[in-house]
Amino acid sequence: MEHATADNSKHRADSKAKTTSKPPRRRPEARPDEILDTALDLFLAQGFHRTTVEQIARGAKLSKGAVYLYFASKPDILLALVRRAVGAMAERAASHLRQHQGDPCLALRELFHVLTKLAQQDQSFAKVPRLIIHEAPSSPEVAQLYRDEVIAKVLPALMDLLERGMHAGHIRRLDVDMTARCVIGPLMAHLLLSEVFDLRPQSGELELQRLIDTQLTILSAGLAPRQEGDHVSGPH
Amino acid sequence: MEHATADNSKHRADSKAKTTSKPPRRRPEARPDEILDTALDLFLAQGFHRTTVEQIARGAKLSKGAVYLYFASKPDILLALVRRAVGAMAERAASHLRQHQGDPCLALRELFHVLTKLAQQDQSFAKVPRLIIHEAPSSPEVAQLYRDEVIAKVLPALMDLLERGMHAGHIRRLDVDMTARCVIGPLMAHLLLSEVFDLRPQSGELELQRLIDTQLTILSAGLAPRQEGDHVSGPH
Amino acid sequence: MEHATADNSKHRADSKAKTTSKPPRRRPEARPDEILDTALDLFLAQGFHRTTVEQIARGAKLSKGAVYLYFASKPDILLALVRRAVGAMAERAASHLRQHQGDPCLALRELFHVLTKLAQQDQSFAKVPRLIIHEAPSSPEVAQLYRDEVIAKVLPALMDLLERGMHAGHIRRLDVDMTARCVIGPLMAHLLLSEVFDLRPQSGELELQRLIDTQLTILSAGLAPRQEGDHVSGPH
Amino acid sequence: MEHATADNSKHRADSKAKTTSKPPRRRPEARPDEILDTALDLFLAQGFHRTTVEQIARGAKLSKGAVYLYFASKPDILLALVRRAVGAMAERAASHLRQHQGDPCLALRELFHVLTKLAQQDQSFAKVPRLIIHEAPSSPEVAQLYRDEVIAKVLPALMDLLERGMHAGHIRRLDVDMTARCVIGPLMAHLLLSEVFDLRPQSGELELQRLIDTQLTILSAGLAPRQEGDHVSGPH
DNA sequence: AATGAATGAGAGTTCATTCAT
DNA sequence: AATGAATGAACTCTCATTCAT
Repeated sequence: MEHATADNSKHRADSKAKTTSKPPRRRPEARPDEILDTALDLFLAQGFHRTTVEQIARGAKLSKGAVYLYFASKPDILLALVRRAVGAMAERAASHLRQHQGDPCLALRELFHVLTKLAQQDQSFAKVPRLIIHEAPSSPEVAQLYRDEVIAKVLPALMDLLERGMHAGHIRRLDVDMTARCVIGPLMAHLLLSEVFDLRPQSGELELQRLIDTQLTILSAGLAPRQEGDHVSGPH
Repeated sequence: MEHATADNSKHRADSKAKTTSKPPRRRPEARPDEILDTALDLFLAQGFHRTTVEQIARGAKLSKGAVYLYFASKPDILLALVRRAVGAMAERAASHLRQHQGDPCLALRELFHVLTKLAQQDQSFAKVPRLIIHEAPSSPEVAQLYRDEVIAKVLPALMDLLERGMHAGHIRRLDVDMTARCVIGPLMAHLLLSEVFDLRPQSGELELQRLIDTQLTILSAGLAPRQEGDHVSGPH
Repeated sequence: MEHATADNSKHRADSKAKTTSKPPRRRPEARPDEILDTALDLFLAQGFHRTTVEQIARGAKLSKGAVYLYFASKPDILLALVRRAVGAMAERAASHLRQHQGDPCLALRELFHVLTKLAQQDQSFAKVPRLIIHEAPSSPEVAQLYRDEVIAKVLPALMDLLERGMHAGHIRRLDVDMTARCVIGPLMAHLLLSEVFDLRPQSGELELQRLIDTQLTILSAGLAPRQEGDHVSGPH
Repeated sequence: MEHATADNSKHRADSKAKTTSKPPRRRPEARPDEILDTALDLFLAQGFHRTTVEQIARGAKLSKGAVYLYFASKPDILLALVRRAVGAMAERAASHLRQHQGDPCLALRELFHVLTKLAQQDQSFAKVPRLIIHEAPSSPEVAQLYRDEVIAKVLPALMDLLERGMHAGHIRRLDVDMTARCVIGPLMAHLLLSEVFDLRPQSGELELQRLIDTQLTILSAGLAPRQEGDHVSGPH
């Protein structure tokens, strides 16, 4: 069955000009990325365990064995995937947060804006975190990698931003750690849940923007320094 | 039941199709619950795919074959598990939200309080949602079930609460849908992420309480009706 | 081997009466031995590495998966094979040597006689040692097993016999350890080499007898206490 | 293209058949020997099947593909190895035996002495036979080669030596064939078994010498012409 | 002469599921 | 109601071999 298909694929040079006998030899340097791209899509669509190396190979137009020329094992592909997607992005977000001066809410607004843009440009931007949360429970290495590359970089940067904001009086003094989680929590939840549970597909791309706007509105008021009119109780 | 059958009949073969045509095999008695208890523990500890039917049978002190007397397939066990764990809880939360009169923030405070209590009593309370989020991508049935049993019940109730709060002037008027997500987002994110990524284990049980307190504080101010001093821009 | 043959002679369905709908359900207790018998033949014919589990399963009239109900891995089959064949035999040989009184050459004659008889009765008697020597170099566990079960039992018993013979003046005093090896060396070499290298197949069964006779003749004189006429030099 | 396909369909049985019909590929020069040296080391250390062509190529500082410029297949390498190692040695031993005049025991002493020297000089001297005995069962070609190159040369020479010794009255008349095996059996057994089963590693290099001395002592007396005092029975 | 990317045919092993008892 | 022997279809991974360059 398979090699019958393979046989047919021999003739796929038909539309190609016969001037050169070369079948379209793709550059081998591109191979790892092609494998990773395919794997990402498959992992997201079916989950890591349900995806076979054979499928990945087919998607990357390679033989099963060839995949193992580039990655030592199937888990290794997952790891490489996370590593590729996560590092630069976390670095960028963290440095953005660190460099900001002034009201943290403005920094957050800008950050969310940038992230939205990136998400529209690069499909995998939104995919990889979802993959991570799905697979991390059964793959300690993925969890560790994400911990080291993202959480350890972004969370402290965000907490530092908030701390500076509190110190300068831009926002009210609260538990910094927990505040950080309240700030990004809705976005994380949206990222992780919206597609899996198919939450309100009708609004499409706009949805993320609306969520960000609402969250920023709440935060602006919610984090603003107490005013004399406030009579809302804190934790009792 | 009917739509469950419809769902299952999709699943990869017809493992479920028989269930209805099966002779009355004493489905739901003491034995099934023992199987589900064992399965829950194993799924949580190792994930669905890494858990074998053999292990479940051993844990329930049954033979492998006997498990198939009570459940048509392995995915079916997962489904029953989710169904059992999720329904009552969602129902309770939704009715709590619906019955509340007055400031929604107080309702949320009470709801969060109740949930925290439950989480302390029942370990699996916090774990089942994580199991769901982990398995949903590879199991449309689980996603559907969660959608039907939880999201379809709790989210509208929460939105209704907020809508009533806005109408009564307790909270400011915002996009109701997105506000609901901002309200529960941090809790969802915490639930899903904290254990997997081992976020700050040092603070232990208190952590959840601190998160809730911080979130409520932010929401109280963030959702409060605009006062004359406010000059923070909404979405531009 | 023998009872395997008996099993195989079971007319699978052909001559069986159709009176019972039961296919001939073989007793599962016999399964491990059937697998081992088949594996022994295959390992000897093709070597351990060239033999597939599939082949073993086919030979034992089982599915590939069923083999793993009885043995944890392919190497485990090899090990069980050696274990099954080797223990009792070594015990018997050793106790025979230990119980003997008087001239060691007579004990050897009897031992060789018994071994020859056994070899004629049980085909696998001669096969297993060959399997061991073939596979031990790539399987430390097999080597270890053989060391523990055979060498550690038989060699000391043989050395003890010789030592007693020297002490009583039946045989001349020589390096006991090396003498033991000279005594059994030709037999070992024959066992290991004759079939592989197809040495003189024409003489068949008689060959082993002739070798034993010649070796005993040489040993009788070679080990006899020095006589006055001897002028042969020892090691210089 | 066509004949490649044809080749593959056969494989496993005719890898050798091609070797002779191949275009003159510059078989035996410097490179082949480097490959064989590396292969020998690896085969001895890991066995034939556990050694990959990749490893051989790396060891010979060549690409995997280049190995196939010099050898038609992996089994072909083993064959060439045996051929190279075995021929000259057997020739030397045989001619030594043939040229000897007088008491065969003296010839054997000298032969054993020479072999011991060689074994000390060249580590692989003792190892190649072990490789052969290990691989011969799964490789008829290796067995055949060893039969042709060693057994067919050395055994007749040894038998001839013994025959001449019997004729001249130096040793007693016995079954020549079996006597030859009794003479070299202990040495063969030692060669094949001692390292695999790790027999008495404490005595180290001396061990071989002690075995030879003991064996020669036994043979000198055991093969000596009958004296009047002898009353030991031959085969009954 | 030499490379190394690529192949493809299995290998051992696992496991959900079935079925005679 | 319950068993457990048996199956068979996958799965991951390996490696001898080929071929365009």
